[in-house]
Amino acid sequence: MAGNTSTPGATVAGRIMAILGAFDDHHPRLPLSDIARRADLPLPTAHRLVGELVRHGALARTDDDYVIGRRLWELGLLAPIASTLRETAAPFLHDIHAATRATVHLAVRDGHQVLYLERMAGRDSVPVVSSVGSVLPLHATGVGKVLLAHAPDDVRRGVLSSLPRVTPYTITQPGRLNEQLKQIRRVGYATTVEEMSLGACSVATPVHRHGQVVAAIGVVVPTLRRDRGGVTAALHVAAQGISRQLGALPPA
Amino acid sequence: MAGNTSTPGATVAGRIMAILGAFDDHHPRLPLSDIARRADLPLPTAHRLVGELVRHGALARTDDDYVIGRRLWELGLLAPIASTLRETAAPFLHDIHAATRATVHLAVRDGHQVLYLERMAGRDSVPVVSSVGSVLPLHATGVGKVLLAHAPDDVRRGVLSSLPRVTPYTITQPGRLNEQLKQIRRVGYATTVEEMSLGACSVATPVHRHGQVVAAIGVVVPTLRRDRGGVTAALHVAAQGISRQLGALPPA
DNA sequence: CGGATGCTTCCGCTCAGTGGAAGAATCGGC
DNA sequence: GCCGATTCTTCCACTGAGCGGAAGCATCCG
Repeated sequence: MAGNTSTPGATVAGRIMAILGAFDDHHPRLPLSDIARRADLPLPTAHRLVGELVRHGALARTDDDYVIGRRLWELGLLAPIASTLRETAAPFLHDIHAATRATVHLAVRDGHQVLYLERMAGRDSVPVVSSVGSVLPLHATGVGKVLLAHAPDDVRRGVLSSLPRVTPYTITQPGRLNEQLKQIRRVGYATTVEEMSLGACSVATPVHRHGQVVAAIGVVVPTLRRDRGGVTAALHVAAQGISRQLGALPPA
Repeated sequence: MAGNTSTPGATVAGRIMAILGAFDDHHPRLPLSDIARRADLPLPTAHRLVGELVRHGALARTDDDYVIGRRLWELGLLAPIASTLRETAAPFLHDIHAATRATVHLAVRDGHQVLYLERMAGRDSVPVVSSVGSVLPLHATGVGKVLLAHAPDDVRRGVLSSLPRVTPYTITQPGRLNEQLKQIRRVGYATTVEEMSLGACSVATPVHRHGQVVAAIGVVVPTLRRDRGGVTAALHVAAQGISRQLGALPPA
């Protein structure tokens, strides 16, 4: 930046990212004044930078508002967090979905939370709260428990020190969850029973790469009382297939 | 930008977008010197801006290279080009894929080309050249023909004035293709027979929103000689479902 | 029509940004 | 291990891109 600023030290890059950061799930479309307010920038500054971002395709103009532009979508597709795992896993996930008609997830651990990389659902699948790019608690989701079971000790300790209740069935006692995590490591899969969302149960298994658990895949079903073995087997087969292909890729 | 520049008039925003533009499908990971070269920036400038982009999560550092960061992936998910159509269509597309096991596409017209918004393939689906975010010729793909059939006259004229051959079966005569487009508008679906890719045929139908064709969905199959009616019916049902839900959304 | 709201433009000022040069770090061949 | 090549990191005098309050314009709505 150059002179006459109200925020000395702020950079253009920082301002640009603040403008882009004004957009989120709840605010996918924004008028200029809202962008300026949410990015904490004076209106003419926001106006100038937004105009430039539009010219570069990073933002787009609609009738009344601004939205994230196609260029960012294209660039985002290149992010390894999205591309490698998702591309490798997608065909397997599609197969699981085709076989079970259930919602299928691919997720990674993001600090103390689950980050969903992919989600596939048909119209008759159980409604779930996850969406691609969203995060949920590790301890209350199937994929989250898998990732927690295989997380470093300090991460596990941090998560176990605070287990917020989501539904009346959410596990909030550290000892009880820790026993489950041991079981998960032993039997190779995790389950939840309405711990994240009423009416939704899940089964999940780990995905390995070069001997490390790098992701988890899971399905959401209305109940675990039927066909649990079939779902679990399908997940294992898919996880093994994904793991095999990931292992064949050069180290990251 | 400020003094001492080798490119007077260049802005920081433009340089940032040039840096991000250094990445593409063929170069998803790049060392600093390659980024600088591809973005046409001096090394120290690139180094400084890349460092800042990494701090903001727009780029990420791997062992040896830089990659697009998670923040851009998250932002890209918010782009309407990706979110509204894809989210509405995804469950229907999953259903088609589950029923047919074929590769399923969602695409829009992008000027004189097809832009693929979504693609679902199982491991036993016919190999296709498309990928999410990629563009292909309108005249040689099923979804492309649908979009071309419903495109404005000037667009159609522009496309028909140059029909590059992709395979020996690609239609390169404007008159012949135009007859097909009329047929497509009449019967409500399009087909291709190895016009884009040998061994791959496709069926596609339009998706409407508020009376306008805004997208196309299609499947890729090894041959049209079997079950063409079943695939076409499934596509129509899905397209109607998607169109109905799109029509229920507020005007964009 | 008039007030409220949202936006667009202006331009003197200035500090964030610049990049050649130098130095450091890493790599690979011998 | 040495040395040359390659890649990267740092420095800082210089300067022009960026700034934003104020003014003006556009639109909306009662």
